[in-house]
Amino acid sequence: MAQKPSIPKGTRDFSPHEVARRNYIIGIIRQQFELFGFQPIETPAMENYDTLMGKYGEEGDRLIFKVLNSGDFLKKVSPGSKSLQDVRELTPLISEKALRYDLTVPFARYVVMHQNEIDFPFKRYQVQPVWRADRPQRGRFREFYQCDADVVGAGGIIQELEFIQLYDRVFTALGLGGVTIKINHRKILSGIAETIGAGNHLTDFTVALDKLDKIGREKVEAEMLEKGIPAEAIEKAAPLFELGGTASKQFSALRELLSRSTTGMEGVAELEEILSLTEALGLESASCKVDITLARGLNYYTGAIFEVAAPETVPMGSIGGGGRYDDLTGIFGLPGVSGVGISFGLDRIYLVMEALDLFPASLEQAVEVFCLNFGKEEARAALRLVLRLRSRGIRADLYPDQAKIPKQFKYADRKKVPYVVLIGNEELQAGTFMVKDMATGEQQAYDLEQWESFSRLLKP
RNA sequence: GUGGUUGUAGCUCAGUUGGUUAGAGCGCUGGAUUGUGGUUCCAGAGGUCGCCGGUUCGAGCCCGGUCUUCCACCCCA
Repeated sequence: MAQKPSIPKGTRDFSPHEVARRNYIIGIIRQQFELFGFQPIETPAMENYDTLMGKYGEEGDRLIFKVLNSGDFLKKVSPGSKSLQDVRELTPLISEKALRYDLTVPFARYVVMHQNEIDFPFKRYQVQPVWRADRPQRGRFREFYQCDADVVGAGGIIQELEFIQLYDRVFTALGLGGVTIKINHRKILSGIAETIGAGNHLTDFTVALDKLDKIGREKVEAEMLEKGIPAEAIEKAAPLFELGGTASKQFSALRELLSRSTTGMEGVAELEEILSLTEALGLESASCKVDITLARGLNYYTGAIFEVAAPETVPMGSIGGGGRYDDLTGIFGLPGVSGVGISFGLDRIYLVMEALDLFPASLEQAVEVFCLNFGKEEARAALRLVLRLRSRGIRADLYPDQAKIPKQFKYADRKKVPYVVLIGNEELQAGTFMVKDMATGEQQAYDLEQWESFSRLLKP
C-alpha cells in the first residue's frame, strides 16, 4: 500500500470490543421497544433527493449528503447556464438521491407508500444509521445510529405517556439513572409567539429561546432582536425569562400570559395533563420536567416535544428527542395522519455509558471456556470437549497451535476468559480435564466422560 | 458553512533559540521458566515525525496548502 488508508471524516470503524458494547445497548432498546408493542422496519440508506429536501429547514438541506448521479451526471446541465453558478440550482440537476438524514421522514414516506397494508394505529421501531454533513465534534458524527419508535394514527395523550415510560424503562435497563426527560408543547410556543406579536417569527423565536440556560437572557434577547423580532414583543415575553419554581407555578404563569390564545391554552392543558398523569404512573429512574425553553429545531412537530438530557455529571448534548407531528405524511399526499415518536441517540448513549463505566464486564468475554493446546492427541480430546460444550450453548474455543503454555495462558488472560481447560499428557492418560478458574487461580479436575457436570456449572 | 486546535513507535505522550544517530512508559518478541496468566528481572525489535510543497548549509521544530482530531459558533442524536 503506497498510501496509508483512511476513512471519511466523522465516520468510524468499530472493533469487537465496541461492537459488543453497541449491541448491548441496541439489544436493550429493541427489547423495550418490543415490550411496548413496536415492530421493526428497515428503509434504504438512500432516499430520493426530493423525499428529503425541504423537510428539515434550510440548515437541514445543507447537511444532507447528496449522491452524485451515475454515468454522465452533467448531461442535464447546459454549458454556460446560470445553474453552474448556484449550487442550489445545480444540485438537483446532478443528484437524484441522498443519504437518509433521520428515520422519521423515511418512515413517513414508508407509511404513505404502504398505507393499504398497514393496520392503524401502526407502531414501528427502526434502528439504522443516518448521515449528516455536519462538522464532527465529540458525540457528533457524520454517520451515526438512531433508534426510533413512532406511532402513527393514534391521537390522545396515551402515546405521549407511553413514550415517557419507554424512555424511563430503557435508561433504567441500561443502568443509566438520573436522566432528565424535558417536555414542552409546540402549541405553547406558538401561543407565546402569537400573544407577544412575533407570530411570523416562530422558528427564530423558539431557536433563540432554546438557548436561554446556555447563553443567558441578554444574549437571547439580542439574538431575537437581530432576527427581526420587535423589541415590544421581546418585552412582552419577559415573564418567560423569569419562569421558574414548581411546575404548577409555571403553569399558572403561562395561563396568565396565554389567556387570549386558544392554541396556547390548549398546549398548557395538554402538557399539564401529561405531566400529572406521568407523576401518577411514576418513573423508575428518570425524572420528567417541563422546560418551556425546549424548542427542538425540526419544524414538523406540532404537539408535545421531548428531549432527554444525560445526567449532569457528563457533558453531552441531548441523548434522545422526539415529539408529536400532526401531519407529517401530508407532505407525501396522505393528510390527517398524526404521529408521535421518539429517538435514542445510540452513539451518545454509548459515550455517556462509557464515561460512567456502566458496561457489564461480561461483554468483554468472547468465550467462557478456553482449552489450551498441548499437542496433537491432547488437542483432539480438547476439541471433542469444546464441541460438546458448544452443543450445550456454552461459548468455547481451543487454541489452534501448540504454542508455549505461558503464551496460551497469556492469550486467554487477555481475552478475559473465565475458565481455562488444560488437557495435557497427564490428563489424557487419566481420562480427565483440568479446569482453572482464572479469577481465583483454583484448579479442579473433571472426568472427560462426565463433562456435563462441568457444563451444568456454567449453564444450570 | 465560520473561527480556532491537534497529528512524533501498536497505545499514551516527551522532544530546548532550527544542528550530527528522534526518546520514555505501557504493549510486543525472545530469554530466566519445555504444564500455569494477571507480579518480577534481563535482552531485543519497532519511526517515510499525518501528507504535499517551500525557506535554509541544515527542518520533528519555521512558512503555505491539504487531510485528520478536538473545541467554540451554526445546528443537532
